[in-house]
Amino acid sequence: MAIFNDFLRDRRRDELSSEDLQALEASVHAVQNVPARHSLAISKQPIGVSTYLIEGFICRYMDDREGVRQLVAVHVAGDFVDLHGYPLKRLDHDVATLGPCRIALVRHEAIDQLVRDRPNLTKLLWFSTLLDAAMHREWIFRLGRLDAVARVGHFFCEIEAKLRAVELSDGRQFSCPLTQADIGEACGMTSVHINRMLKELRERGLMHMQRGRVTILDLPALRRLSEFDPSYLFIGE
Amino acid sequence: MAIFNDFLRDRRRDELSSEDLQALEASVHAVQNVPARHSLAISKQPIGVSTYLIEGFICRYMDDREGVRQLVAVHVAGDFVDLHGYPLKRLDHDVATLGPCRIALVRHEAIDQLVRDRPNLTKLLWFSTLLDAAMHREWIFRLGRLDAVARVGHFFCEIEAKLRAVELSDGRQFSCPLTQADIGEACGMTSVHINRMLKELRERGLMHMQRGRVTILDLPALRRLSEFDPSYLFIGE
DNA sequence: CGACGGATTGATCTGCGTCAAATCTCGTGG
DNA sequence: CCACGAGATTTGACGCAGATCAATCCGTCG
Repeated sequence: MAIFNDFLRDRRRDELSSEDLQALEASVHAVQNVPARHSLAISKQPIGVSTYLIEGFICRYMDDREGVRQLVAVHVAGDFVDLHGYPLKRLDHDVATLGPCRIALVRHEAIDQLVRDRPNLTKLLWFSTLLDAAMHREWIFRLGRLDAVARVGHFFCEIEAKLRAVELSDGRQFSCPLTQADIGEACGMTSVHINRMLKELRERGLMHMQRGRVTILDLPALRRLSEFDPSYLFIGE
Repeated sequence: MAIFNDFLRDRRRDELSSEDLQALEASVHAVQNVPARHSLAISKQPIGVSTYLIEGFICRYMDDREGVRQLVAVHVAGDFVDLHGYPLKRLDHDVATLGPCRIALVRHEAIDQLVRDRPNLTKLLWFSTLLDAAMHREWIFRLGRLDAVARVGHFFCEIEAKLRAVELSDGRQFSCPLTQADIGEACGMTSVHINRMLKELRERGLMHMQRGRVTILDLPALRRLSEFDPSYLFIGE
């Protein structure tokens, strides 16, 4: 089947034995295509399946009182989007597609089986949920300590690094279906100000974005500006 | 020994069998007292032990380029502070005490044993690391979507709810060794502005804080102001 | 008593939000 | 093939929340 080709790719994938991988593949109970801007899971409902993202972009978010979104995560191919829903039993946030996606669904009873039989795989699944937590921490840092330009730069540095790990970025170009409003929801800013910051990054010769395509012109400089250190992504370990 | 008396208290503690609890207690290899403002773990170093907090307050934080701290978590009694270091093998942030603490240390080899033998306990340990991730998400929301008063209010609502779960708050009063500068580092604000917002909360009759003692005067109103919904803490489930 | 870290308050500055309008892009149907 | 409309992007003018700078006050401890 080869659904999990990108899972933990360029991270600890070598620790995944072929038996573990087979067991993981066998636990998939459905594969689906989902259109863009489509809700996948709603906060507080008990859930019994988790979603693995084969292709596309998915976000997780929370709404404030007025219904304004705050994204808390953006996922790309190879991410087990809401595996944390397995130990938690329900989610504390909503999940939705950004662009069109291809996803695999895994029932929690199947994961129970894996946890019972495969301590090594269990540790890797656990690891993958903690990668998300590490990204959350970096988002806290981004929102708490960086100014507007650096926030936007940092956001794209993260996306680029994640995409590169699954060979969807060559370090210069990648496609990314987010609107400026989406980026604003991720960075805690208005879309108007995102627009100005993108202009600034463009004029400084660091990066530009048009029609769902991002071009990074000077990655080292962009990372420096954004205080971006990719070690929290555990890539290449 | 009864070291883990507060672990997952008022959460899923009933799912912890007495054998699991015994195995957990047996895996502790040292108990220590640590003074206030003391560093416990440093970013990027490989680690082989995790820290369980028996008593006191601990924070996790990251520094920006100029060395200004951003807290990413505050821990209280009953928290397994850096259990996530077990699957990750190293930390992406620093850990330090806020006030004086009593901690228990658990070697990762001991946890390996637990993961191999005790799937149910493993799932609960996993769960506890994901509680931290849920709190991270709430911090992202706080920084991204709330204004200054609500940020401070939300922060204290969280601390209060966590302390109440281990009976260190009665819903009205609790002690909390954080300075206004610490709170600023948690909320992404300056200590000056924290001071003004505490004044505002005091004048509105919602809460006040003096010499390490917090008094909540109107919890429902404070929660309303701060858009605080404790369900992400999974208390009482 | 003096010193020092933390709390408090005032004055001023600025980064980003808000509001509003213009332009661009692309899908849809006549 | 063009007209239309919805959504996304871009730009300008203006206001304000929170930062910054700086001075004073307070409580604790040697």
